[in-house]
Amino acid sequence: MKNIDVARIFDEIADILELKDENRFRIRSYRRAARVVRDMPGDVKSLLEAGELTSVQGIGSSLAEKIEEIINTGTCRFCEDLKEDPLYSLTALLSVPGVGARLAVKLKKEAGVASVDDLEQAAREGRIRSIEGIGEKLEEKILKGIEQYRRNVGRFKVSDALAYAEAIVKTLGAIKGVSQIDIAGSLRRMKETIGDIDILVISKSSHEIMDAFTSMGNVTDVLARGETKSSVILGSGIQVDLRILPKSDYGAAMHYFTGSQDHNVAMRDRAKRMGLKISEYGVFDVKGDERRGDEAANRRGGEREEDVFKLVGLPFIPPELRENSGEIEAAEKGTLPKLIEPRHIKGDLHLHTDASDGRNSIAEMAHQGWEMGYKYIGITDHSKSLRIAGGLDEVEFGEHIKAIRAANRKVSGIEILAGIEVDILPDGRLDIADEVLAECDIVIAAIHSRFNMPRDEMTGRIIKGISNANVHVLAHPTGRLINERDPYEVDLEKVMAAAHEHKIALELSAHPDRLDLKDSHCRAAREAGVKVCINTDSHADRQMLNMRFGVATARRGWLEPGDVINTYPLAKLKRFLSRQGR
DNA sequence: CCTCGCAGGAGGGGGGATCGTCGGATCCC
Repeated sequence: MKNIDVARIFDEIADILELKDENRFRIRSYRRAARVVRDMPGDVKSLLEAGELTSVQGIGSSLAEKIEEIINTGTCRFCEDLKEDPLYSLTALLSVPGVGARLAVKLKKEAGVASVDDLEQAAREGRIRSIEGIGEKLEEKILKGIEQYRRNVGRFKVSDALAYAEAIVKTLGAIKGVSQIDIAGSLRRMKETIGDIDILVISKSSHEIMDAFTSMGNVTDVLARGETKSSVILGSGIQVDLRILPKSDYGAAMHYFTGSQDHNVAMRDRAKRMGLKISEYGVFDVKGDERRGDEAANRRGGEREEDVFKLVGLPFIPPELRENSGEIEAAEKGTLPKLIEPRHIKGDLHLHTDASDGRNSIAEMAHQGWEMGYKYIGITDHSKSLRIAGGLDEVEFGEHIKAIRAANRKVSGIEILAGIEVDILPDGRLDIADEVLAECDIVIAAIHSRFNMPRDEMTGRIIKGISNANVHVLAHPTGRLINERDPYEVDLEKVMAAAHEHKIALELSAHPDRLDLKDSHCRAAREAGVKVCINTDSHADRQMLNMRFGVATARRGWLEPGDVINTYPLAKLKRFLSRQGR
């Protein structure tokens, strides 16, 4: 039982309780616990074994007991009992946008609906329209909601969401009367997956903007169109919310709509203790017992986002840190990290060429690196056991390394390092001979086979692989593909300890399908004193632009430039890579 | 259900925007 399983059970409990119209705070407790467990960096199991569950915010004795039961038995009595309730079948309906608990219960009572399929059929046959309180429009909305539900399970990758959002910002930003337009929400925080896109605008010409927004070419549905808020669905299935705000409230709104929810709650808490109230409209004085905090006379600020922080005595907290995972405490103590930025990156050390499965030549990759302002790049093609990717053997690598050296002599302004992405075989050996590896400037070790090994074996395999004195970096350390493939089973803590011992850097693959290490792992690496190397693993020159997603993930993991080896100047990088330096 | 702060019990984040229908449900960070 893993964190995600515990979280799913808690969410399920919350759904059923909601259908039963239970106490809303009880429901919120389960939802909150689900989120906390889902997002926690370590294993909930080890927290349980350490007896520290109840020290987690939002987990008390009752939830801790249930977690223990779930870890030990795979389920919990309370949840199983709830599933006996006739309302249980309705939980699926809650995932249909526009259908909440009230409506779901009504649909069951009045039309015998017990599943999404039932609902669709009943709606098509016009049977729900006759129910009191439901009309033609709601019927249509429900059918649309079902369509959306079917099309769009799971979330969007940050790279996809960002592409849509930036196009919209460009389109709407060009309209006269738009004086400010920004991306907010989880996309601004650069989470690895995005539920929907939030965009905020300052403007006085509401109609024109809403017209432009709702009539964009890729809009397939307009869910809402108001004076200050509109929502649309794009052809890809992603929802975009647009809000128009007065200049005076913009900063407070940016803070509010950037989230995260947990961060906002903690900020409000803090404000409250200081006799203030933070809302999406600004920061207000709360005087005595009167709870009329919104009056203009009580307003303390909110035009700029910085105001919100300043008024509660804090420095600006970068959006990527706003997860209520210690950033407010760090801000208070003045110990916020000085986060890495794209401009700090001096090179990309994991690149493929047409020698194996890449599309471009060595020179073309170098040119792209030069265009991005890099001082160096590393060419690291696949090794022979990855046949499908045209992996090279020892002889071929001998030639390839010569070709890289030759290319390096021809370019100026950028150093091309010769390297290999070498496979770690199932038994932990590397599939290229040590003599060849020793000729390289950089060796990246990677797992590309036998993903289903038991945890202990996989951990041992990786540790043996990176114990080879020729290895500098461990590629995509958990092997996951976002929304596609779970990470393989591995004890990252042990891997980090080994990486620390052998002075190996762990890769943060910036490829938006991977983002591996992920944010919380980066933070753990930093705390373990393990260096990170942010690479794009590009198979074509343009993919090197994915570096931004790696940097964003590193920022979410609290990394500073000094934690990341490819921020080093070339000489320092070479010292890190040289065996003497290690 | 949890947390706080008191030792049993109170209070909990919360209000606005929108839609569709006629007082209310859903959604949002």
